[in-house]
Amino acid sequence: MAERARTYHHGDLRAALVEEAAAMISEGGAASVTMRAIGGRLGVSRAAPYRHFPDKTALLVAVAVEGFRRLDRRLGASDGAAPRSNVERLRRMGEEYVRFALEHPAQYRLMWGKEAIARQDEPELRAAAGALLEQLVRVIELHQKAGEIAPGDPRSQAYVAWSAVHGLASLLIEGQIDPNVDVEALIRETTQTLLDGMRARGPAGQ
Amino acid sequence: MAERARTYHHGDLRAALVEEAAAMISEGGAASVTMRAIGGRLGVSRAAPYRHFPDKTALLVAVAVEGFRRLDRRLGASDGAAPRSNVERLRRMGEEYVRFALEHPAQYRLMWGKEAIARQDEPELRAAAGALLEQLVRVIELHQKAGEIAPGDPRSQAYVAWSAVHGLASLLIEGQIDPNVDVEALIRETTQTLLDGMRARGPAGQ
DNA sequence: AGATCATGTTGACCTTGTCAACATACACGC
DNA sequence: GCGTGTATGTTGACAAGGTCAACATGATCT
Repeated sequence: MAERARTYHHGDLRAALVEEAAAMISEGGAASVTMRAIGGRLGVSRAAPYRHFPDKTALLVAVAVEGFRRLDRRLGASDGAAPRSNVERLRRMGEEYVRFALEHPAQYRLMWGKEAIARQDEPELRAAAGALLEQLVRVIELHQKAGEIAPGDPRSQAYVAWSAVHGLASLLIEGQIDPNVDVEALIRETTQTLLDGMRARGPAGQ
Repeated sequence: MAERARTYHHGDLRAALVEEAAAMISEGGAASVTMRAIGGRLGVSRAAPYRHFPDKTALLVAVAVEGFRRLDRRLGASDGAAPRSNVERLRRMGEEYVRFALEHPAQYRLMWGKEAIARQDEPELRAAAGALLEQLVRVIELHQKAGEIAPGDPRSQAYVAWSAVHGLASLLIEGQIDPNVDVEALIRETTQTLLDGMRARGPAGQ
């Protein structure tokens, strides 16, 4: 009440829109975000958002970008919290990644769905995802130096690792996994298998 | 011309709808499928599909189910074509899985997107995906018996494997991977890492 | 104070999913 | 062969939603 509606021009509608859209996505999925509904919740008209975003897609992209940034920060924090020079950094990152997706399923889905976001290439979105990848590459390089995973192009290894965790997150979010399965155990098994595989040096072993 | 529009009642609109919807999805994504457009392409009215599907979502679900079945058959075929009792069955399945996704990106996306399909649980969809999982479980059991991968619950191992290939397919389809990367090499690296990891027995190695 | 720009609002239009009322062809018993 | 019912299609209408144009208003700067 102190924050918003102070100035008649709402102060910072753009930020409020992104925040509110994210909340609505969490509550009712991306489909529940309509210009009229979000306007109503923020006390503005249906067309007001068009002063800040060229169209609805752009607003959703902004939410997705925000999601990537949050995830990026979270992984960075989890890495910082890890015991120094611990071999477990990659494992922690992977586990945190999946947990983030489970905690924010609708937003995570939005971050990926070309369906909801369509359109060519949103450069901002690409960049936000790229930052995530860079962080992963850096951690992999650290592990390589420590001899904990096999040498090789860290970027393609990063893609492999990303595939594993994104795939698991996706399966979980989309309800493709038997509800009786112990999710935490599955997360651990996945990261463990991944790390074992990355440690190995081809079919002959290290 | 001989097939359709023979009987005035179109003969088999339902099948034609699924087929045409799949084609439209391939061409322009799921968003390009509108009742009016698909009706137009099939020479029927916009409301005709409602005699065969309760709503648009149901039609899309049918397309997704068809996609799962095609993928299922394809993996089965690739497995049958593999040299008997070859250790490479799982690898082949994984590679074929990703290739399928790359060949039919829009349909593969539809098979997963809760976004486009929303709704609770489409049992048919669940079943089709379940069949895929079963096939994977069976192959994993074979490998276990051959001692090529570590013992353990084959189902959770199947989830791990599925995560890896689905994740890679997803990254590729959504354009998240640098276009300069050699895709085939990345596919091989992913399956290789996965197999190495599944062969290993925990951090201590086999 | 007055001009100007940014930000909102309202009215209107178009697309799209969907339903209800109506139409028609095919099947089946006589 | 011929009515009758059911399955299948068609048309008209409506509501929801994205978006634009015209208009309104508050902020900003001189």
